[in-house]
Amino acid sequence: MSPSPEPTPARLRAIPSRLLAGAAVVADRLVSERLAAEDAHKWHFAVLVALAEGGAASQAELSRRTGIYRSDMVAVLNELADAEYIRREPDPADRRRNVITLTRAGGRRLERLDMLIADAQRELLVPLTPGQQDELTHLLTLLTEHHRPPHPHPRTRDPQ
Amino acid sequence: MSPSPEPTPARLRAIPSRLLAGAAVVADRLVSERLAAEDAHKWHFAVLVALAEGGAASQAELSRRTGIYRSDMVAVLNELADAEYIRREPDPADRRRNVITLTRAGGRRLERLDMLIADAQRELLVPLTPGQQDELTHLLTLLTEHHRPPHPHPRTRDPQ
DNA sequence: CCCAAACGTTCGTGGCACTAACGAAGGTAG
DNA sequence: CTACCTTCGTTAGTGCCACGAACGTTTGGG
Repeated sequence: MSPSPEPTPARLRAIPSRLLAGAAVVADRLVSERLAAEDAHKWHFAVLVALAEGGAASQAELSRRTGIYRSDMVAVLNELADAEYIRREPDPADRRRNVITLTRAGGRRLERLDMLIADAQRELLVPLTPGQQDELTHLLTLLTEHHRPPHPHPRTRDPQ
Repeated sequence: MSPSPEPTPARLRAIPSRLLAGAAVVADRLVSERLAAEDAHKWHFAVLVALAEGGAASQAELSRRTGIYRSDMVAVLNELADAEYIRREPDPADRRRNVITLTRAGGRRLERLDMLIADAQRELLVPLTPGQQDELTHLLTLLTEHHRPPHPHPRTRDPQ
């Protein structure tokens, strides 16, 4: 006999960092599942958006825009280039760099992935009212903006 | 001159799943840093809470309460037992199981870790007003509760 | 008595954030 | 021009973590 299944203690459930971790896992799974169905990964989407939004750029630039490490960026761009969603050409103005350009096919790919992502967000947020959804993104934005920089110290602290 | 540093595109920043992932990383780092200073990990805390809240239990029970896989639970309990924060004894009533009991030292350890965790939550939530903090945990709870089980066979018994 | 399930345990895998190091190229100061 | 420091793309490797496979032991039900 189970005397009482006694699921997760309330005290654990109430901890924000644990809630965030749990929600992040759920969200990531929803997104990844959908993208996997089209043989895509979230990094691909991030790079395509960064290109569409900010225009052609070097790999290091894209790394900064997306938060993807430049070591990992290589593989992502390889895959995107293999599918011809981007072009990767040496920069004539600075031969250390590659210029990454979004192709027309890449633009269409982005549209498609965008729909999948949006769909995943919708399913993720389904238990919330539209107002709550906005509130959540607002609060999360406040959080992440505040705790931004691993290294580049913001001006929040004056040096005595 | 930098033509325009052009940081993360607004379109990426606005995606809830990305916000959640980012916030979760920040939160996890805040917690882990503090616990590492006392040679602890978040799992240790989770197990200690589960014991304090739900009483002595088998390893599988603890696994369910905390969400830690039972394969990983072994190592966690080894460490907790080595430090004598718990006792691990065979269950005379069911010799497949171990009974895990919180020791007095374990209770004190929990108190200590609890303060560290609470401190981390405070720092995490510092950009939010108390009202916003409650709202955030509320919204996150709604989210995780709704998407709760990968599928831990609830008693919605399926036919065949 | 048999069989299926639960338990504790060991080992292994895949994904992901992150670091280290290196050759090539550019910027700059003397 | 030379010397030095930095940036860039790239390869390889590390450490952590969620998760699965398999096994021997034990239990309970038909």
